[in-house]
Amino acid sequence: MDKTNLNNYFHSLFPIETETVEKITETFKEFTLDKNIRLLDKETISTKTYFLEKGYMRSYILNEDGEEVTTNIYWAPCFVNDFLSFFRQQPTKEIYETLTECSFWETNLENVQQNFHTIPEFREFSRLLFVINYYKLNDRLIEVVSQKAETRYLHLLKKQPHIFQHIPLKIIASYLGITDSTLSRIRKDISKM
Amino acid sequence: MDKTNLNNYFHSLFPIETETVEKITETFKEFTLDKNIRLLDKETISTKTYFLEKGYMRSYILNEDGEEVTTNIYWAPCFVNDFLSFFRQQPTKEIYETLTECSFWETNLENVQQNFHTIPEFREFSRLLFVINYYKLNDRLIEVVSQKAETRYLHLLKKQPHIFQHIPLKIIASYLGITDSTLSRIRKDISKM
DNA sequence: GTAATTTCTTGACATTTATCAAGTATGTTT
DNA sequence: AAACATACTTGATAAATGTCAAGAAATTAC
Repeated sequence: MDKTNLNNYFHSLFPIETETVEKITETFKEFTLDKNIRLLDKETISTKTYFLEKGYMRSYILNEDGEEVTTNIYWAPCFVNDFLSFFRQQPTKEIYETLTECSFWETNLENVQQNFHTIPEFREFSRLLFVINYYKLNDRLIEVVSQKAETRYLHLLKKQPHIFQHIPLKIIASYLGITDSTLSRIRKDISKM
Repeated sequence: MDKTNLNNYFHSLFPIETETVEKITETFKEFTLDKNIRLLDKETISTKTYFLEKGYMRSYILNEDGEEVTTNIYWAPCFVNDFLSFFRQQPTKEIYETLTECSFWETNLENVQQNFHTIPEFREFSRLLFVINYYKLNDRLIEVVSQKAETRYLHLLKKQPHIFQHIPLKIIASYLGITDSTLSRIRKDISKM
């Protein structure tokens, strides 16, 4: 029950008292999942919020042809949430699955609400998480509509090289919005230069 | 100084007392902008949050070639915010510009913070706005990486036909992540069927 | 109302990316 | 170690989308 990593995540984002963090994380419980296990299935309602302490995971949808399209990749340390499902109690569209062995801390909506309305620092933290996640998405969208696949690949390789050590290329390809064949060719072309 | 539309927007999103809404919107001031006027320039820090009461606007970036890439389209009634700039006081990457004559209500960060920490319903509202905006972005990203341009065009035409009456096709094309030539051909192909 | 500007369309052609199928490499299970 | 499954690469070809340039249509400015 060592909450060091969980608590440090709060400290890393903005200035906050140790006692306040400990109060926020009081109700969090730890658990682990093996590789390729679903944290959250589609068409279900998310009842928990998750802090990913260790490992890699992704969210994905199944398109009309039944193919998996990776919508997001998560690596520790970070919070993993289906915001719409958790906060609005609506069914998820996406599937959340581990890509490696993962360890998590979780708490439920009731505790989040309690903290949100009683701990001003937690409100600020919550809003900060939203802002950060919103802008990650925004930046990805801008890249997808304005840059070609090779540029997007090179940018991801430069910014997050570690994911190439832990995640199959076909999943990274789908995250980049291209097929695995195309990614393979891009990598070949680049290696020639 | 008729705040009916502004106040009604709160009521439309979730159950909330009239007095609470009036307290929230107490500090909002009205203003209008002509067509093609910047609400927020790039590389500036947003000091206000805006409610768009009437009209259409967009945000866009300039890519490496100096071409405008429309990142978002807004239509009344809605809140328009550069979240990162407003809440984190960072320079904007995007330009926010009216596409038609627009009327707005604005208030500053100090008032938002005051409301956020003293009015529980406003906190809930703020989080709801984030969730809604996050999922609009998420859905767009999924469309862009998993559907071809024609499908995306048809979907937009079906869901938001009104924007085609108010916004030039070249801007809609850029919002869809394609060139205006391609959009023109897509429209021709569809009209043949 | 005419000129000027902007938007939209279209043709010819180039580039990017996808599809399908086969083969190779790698990893996992027993 | 063999058998199996999964991941990755590659070739041939097709489909989607972009580029550039020109002209038509619509809108705005004077």
